[in-house]
Amino acid sequence: MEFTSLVDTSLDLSFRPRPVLEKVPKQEVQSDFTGLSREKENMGVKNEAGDLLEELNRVSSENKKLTEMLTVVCENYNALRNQMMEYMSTQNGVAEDSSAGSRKRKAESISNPINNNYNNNNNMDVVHGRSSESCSSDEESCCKKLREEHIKAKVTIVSMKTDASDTSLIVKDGYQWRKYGQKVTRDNPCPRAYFRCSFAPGCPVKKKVQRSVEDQSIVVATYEGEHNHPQTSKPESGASTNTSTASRLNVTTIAGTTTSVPCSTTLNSSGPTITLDLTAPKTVEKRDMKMNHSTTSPTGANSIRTTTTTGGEYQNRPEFQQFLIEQMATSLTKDPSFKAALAAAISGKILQHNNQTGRW
DNA sequence: CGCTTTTGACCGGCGC
DNA sequence: GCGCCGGTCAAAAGCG
Repeated sequence: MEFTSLVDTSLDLSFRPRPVLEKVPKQEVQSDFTGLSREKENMGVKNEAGDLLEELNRVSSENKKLTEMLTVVCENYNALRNQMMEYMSTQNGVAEDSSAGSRKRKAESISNPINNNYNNNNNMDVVHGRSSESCSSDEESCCKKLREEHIKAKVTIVSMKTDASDTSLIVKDGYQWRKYGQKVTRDNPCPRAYFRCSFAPGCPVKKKVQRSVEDQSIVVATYEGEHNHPQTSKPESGASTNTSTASRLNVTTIAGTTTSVPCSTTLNSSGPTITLDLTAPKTVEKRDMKMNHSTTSPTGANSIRTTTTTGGEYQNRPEFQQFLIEQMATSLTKDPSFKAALAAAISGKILQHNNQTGRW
């Protein structure tokens, strides 16, 4: 979700009540309408309600406009991002191949057709896995740097709440993964599982899954890289049969009731981090996204399933952008400071309106 | 039989 | 240089 770095989610939106606010005594702003209502005791209740409604409508329409603007900004960013990715892939395609890991073993030269071709074409030393003649040390480090930056920019971290009793590290995200390792790390007694995308042979995406050290019912999955293939339509073993859309937010229904548990999706792109609070069920249930209300994970453990990738395809989907916008709106409206600012803005506008009309 | 998972060994990076 | 640690390999076992 790199585009969030370009989206200013601060409250300094185009709605600018500041000149008005400066005229408003501070205690009125902080009083959250109570002081305001006291001042208006002598006013007719109908006028007050009508004005408030009018103002509310105006703010709503403004909010709608801002939402549309945000959508446009997101779309523009995604278009630019895709262009940049295309450009980078054409520029670094050879470099990426030639800088494949230094620990290439027998299996990789067999299983990875890309590297295999490269080996054939360039007489690469299979034991060392590196074409020492084809790239000078400067170029090599440069290639490596570019590759690392490229990968680094596509790191996605997803955390989700699961049943604490569920010891598996299975994260259902619609892709096909092959586990290739498990390790107990120093800072976390829970083992970390390493997965590789097994849908396409050359897909470079890797996934690390580990339970949170603070709350072991939370599973943290770290995705690295970008899928070079569409999401697999093949259902995962025992999983739901319609798992194929990457942009889906799955809410698993267990025993006929939609469960909603605290769950945050933290998408990190080595820069700004946005945390999507998926706690509020209505923000999920009423969404016009492909959802799966009738499926239960094989273990029955994952009460909410969050699917995300760093692929441009996913980010480009309008439903995802709509989802993101709504999540932003939800997060904003949940924020007390945002509420205070909104209240101040509305009261300021009311004051301004009343000053202009001379009514109070 | 083929695919996936498990698991001990191995490798490279990094800090000291 | 050495040891620690995270990441990966690959043989063996498991599974459908």
